[in-house]
Amino acid sequence: MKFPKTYDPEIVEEKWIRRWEEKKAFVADLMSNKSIYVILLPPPNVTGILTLGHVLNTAIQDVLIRTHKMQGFEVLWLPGTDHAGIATQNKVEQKLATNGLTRFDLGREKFVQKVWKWNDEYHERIVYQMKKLGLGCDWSREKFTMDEEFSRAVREAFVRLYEKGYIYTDEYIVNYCPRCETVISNEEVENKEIEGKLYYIFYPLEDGGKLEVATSRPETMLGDTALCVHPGDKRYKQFIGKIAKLPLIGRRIPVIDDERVDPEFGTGVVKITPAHDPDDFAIGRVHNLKAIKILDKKGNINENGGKYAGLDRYKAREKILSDLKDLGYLNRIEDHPHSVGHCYRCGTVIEPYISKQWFLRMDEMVEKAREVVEKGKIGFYLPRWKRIYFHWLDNIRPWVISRQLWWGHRIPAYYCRECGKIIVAREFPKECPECGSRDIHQDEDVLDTWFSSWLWPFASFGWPEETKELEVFFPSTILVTGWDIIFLWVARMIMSSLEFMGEVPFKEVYFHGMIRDSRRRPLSKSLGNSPDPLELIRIYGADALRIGILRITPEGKDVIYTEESIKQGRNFLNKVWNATRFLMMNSRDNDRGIIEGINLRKVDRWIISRVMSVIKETEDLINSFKVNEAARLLVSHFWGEFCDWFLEMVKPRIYSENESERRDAISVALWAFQNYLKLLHPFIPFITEEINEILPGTREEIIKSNWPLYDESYRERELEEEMEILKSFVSNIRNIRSEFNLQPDLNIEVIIHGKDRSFKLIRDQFDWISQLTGVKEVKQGKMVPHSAFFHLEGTDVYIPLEGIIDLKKEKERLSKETNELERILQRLERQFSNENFLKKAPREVISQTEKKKERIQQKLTHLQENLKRIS
RNA sequence: GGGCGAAUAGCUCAGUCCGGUGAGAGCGCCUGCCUUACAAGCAGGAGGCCAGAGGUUCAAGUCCUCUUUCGCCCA
Repeated sequence: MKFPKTYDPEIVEEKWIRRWEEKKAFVADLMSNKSIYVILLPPPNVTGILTLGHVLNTAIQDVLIRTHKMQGFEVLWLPGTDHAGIATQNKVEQKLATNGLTRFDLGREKFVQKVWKWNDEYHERIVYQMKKLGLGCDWSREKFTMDEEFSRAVREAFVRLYEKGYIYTDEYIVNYCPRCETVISNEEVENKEIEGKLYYIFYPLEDGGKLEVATSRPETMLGDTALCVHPGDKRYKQFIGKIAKLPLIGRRIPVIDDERVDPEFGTGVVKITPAHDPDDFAIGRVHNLKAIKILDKKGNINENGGKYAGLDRYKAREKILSDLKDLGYLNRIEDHPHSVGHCYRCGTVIEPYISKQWFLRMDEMVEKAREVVEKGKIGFYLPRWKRIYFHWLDNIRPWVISRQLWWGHRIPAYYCRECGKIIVAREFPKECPECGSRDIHQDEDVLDTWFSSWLWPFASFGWPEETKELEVFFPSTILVTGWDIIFLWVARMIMSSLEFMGEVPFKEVYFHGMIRDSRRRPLSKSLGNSPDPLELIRIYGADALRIGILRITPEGKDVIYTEESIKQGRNFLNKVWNATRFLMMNSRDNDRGIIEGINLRKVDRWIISRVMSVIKETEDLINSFKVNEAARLLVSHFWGEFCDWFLEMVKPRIYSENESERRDAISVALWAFQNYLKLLHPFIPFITEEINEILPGTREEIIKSNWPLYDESYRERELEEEMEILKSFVSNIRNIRSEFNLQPDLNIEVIIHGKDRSFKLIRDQFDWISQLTGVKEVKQGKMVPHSAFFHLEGTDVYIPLEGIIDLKKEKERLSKETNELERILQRLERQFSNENFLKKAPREVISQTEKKKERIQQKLTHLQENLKRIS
């Protein structure tokens, strides 16, 4: 068999993607009597591409899925994609635009057909990308938010909520994206601080005089229908009730008063544009002001804008300002940084806009959604997300659910052309129930994409049908997602599940952080700082990408990404690969990783005890969602203990002529290694499967095997401590070798003065100690002149180096340590001179501290004696 | 304006929930090694008044208060 020095993931990954699929490794059994563990994949945008954010999100879920599968659960990880109304429609429109076409040139039906085609193509691509990551999804159950059964669920939900009176139409100020040409919900608006200006404009009064108004959006003055001051503002009291003349337009508008005006802002006089500002809208309603719309669908000034009609909103602003200036209305301009809403899909500045839309009132749903989290029926991890969730619920406003798009679930509202009756129904009505007319047409708008995504937890299992899937797999066990969609998606799923299923959608939500670049900017295509995961997979392998990302992911906090992390992941894989090479080169076909019936040596018992400890710790960490720590723990144990120490310790035995010695050593090594493979498998599934197959002894795929069994009886804590001392002994000698530049092949001897026990211990383990230190002999004896020295747990150790050792250097080396020890000792003495410490501290702490003091004192004394010897 | 979070080695972060270990890791840096698993590696080393001030406590990187700086969410 070919065994290259570096691991090459490409062929291996292809092979295992196929194998898992052939073996139906992740197809959930509806009839299973095992405990159920279900995760619903947050469905990515069907025409999107996989981002590093998806890698993080799915890698975490895959760890949970694979771990639980190995631990004996019947797992289901349900994958799917989201039709992403605006984003998808935008893409297809962009494509049309390259041929100079718009969707209106094609018409609704043809356009939607085109989107479906586009959709199929990109669906394949995103699924391919997910498969490349090695995700253990049940692809046989894959769902799409535009599937026919989903569509039925959406209509069902809409009708039920309408009948309950939750859904209604209203004319209201909404957030309008002039580029996407649709309204969007509050949650889809991103507020960004911008360097704006505040323009001070004079509004002349009809009977002489003028008022100065401050505004950040002067173009909206075209739609002004009043000026407004605070009723308590003495400066302006006399103007209330007067009529002002709108500059440029000449419209007569009243000066009114309202408590909502902030007298501190600008001049204390504000202009009221009810059609284009939410606050003005509210004031306008109370004072019966006319709302004059001045923008068209594309964000250009409309016919109400007089000579400015047809201008884009920013051009209009410029023109209006220059006209105001020319006519002497513009007094001054101030810098005015303020926050402005942007469309989360395209980044365009949002226009507050009065229009008639479908809304969903959520007040009643909020109460229940709050309660289940308060009572812990749904756990949030980290818990601090609860407060953010509650805060949103407390300030919730009706949800605008209609969208002026063609791609999406069309609103199941129908209008009778005869009598104007509105019919909300599950299916297209044959005739008007009011007048019997057949001249009926459906509402042109579609529903917000999130109005289908929020049904994901149960619509995916066939709701409103009462399916077996629903019975078995709902509610799911845990939801893993980024905190950016806590309102858009998580909160709404909770509401919908409580509303339609009467139950929570999942028992736990794990919020992970967002990935950012080294300058803390979010990864985005427009910044060009978003690496392509497929490219990273090609260079480093999927396993490297996964563990690289997982290892740097703190729980719930943002992740700083650099390619270095992936490189480190790759390096780790290479380490695993080379450990395999080593074991393969030194094992025979009939060697097995079995430790029963073997004459276990101390180092064997040590690694077995350590592996047990790692099993336990890994389980605990994964169960508490500390997937990142679990990854770090496994890497550091595998590399730092198994490879760096254990394999080095057993090399003398593995190379031994004595067959039983060799076989015992390799058996323990194989046993430990196989356990590490299983523990690592959820993090790096491909390489672990491949190695598992290569190792001697055929066995089933790791994913079908059982999770390592923690056995407390193998834990030997005292022995672990003893081994730490021996490791420290080795390190001390290596340090001296390095400090005095001893040639690697220079054999040395050590003289030990101290407890018999230490001497015996070292003698007993001398085969590997000698191998690791180059010490050829260890003797008991007294102080030796011209030697390097160290002190370890009550034992003096001398390394005679006459003619080699530089005494000055040795003095420095020892002084450095004595200084450090003196510092610690001083601190301890201070502690003991405080009588309250002895009085109040727990006995355990006191005795521990006493022991520590003795230990340090003893070591210091011995070091000082040796310093004297040199001087 | 309301809220959330962060500040520890040159960089990225653990450790803080639940106070008591001689403050850790990776990268970077320095030294020595192509030692027959691995230079994507091995061995050794340097580097930190734990943001500042006050408080609680026998004891504070860890708990409390304030300040400063930075990041984010909501209005």
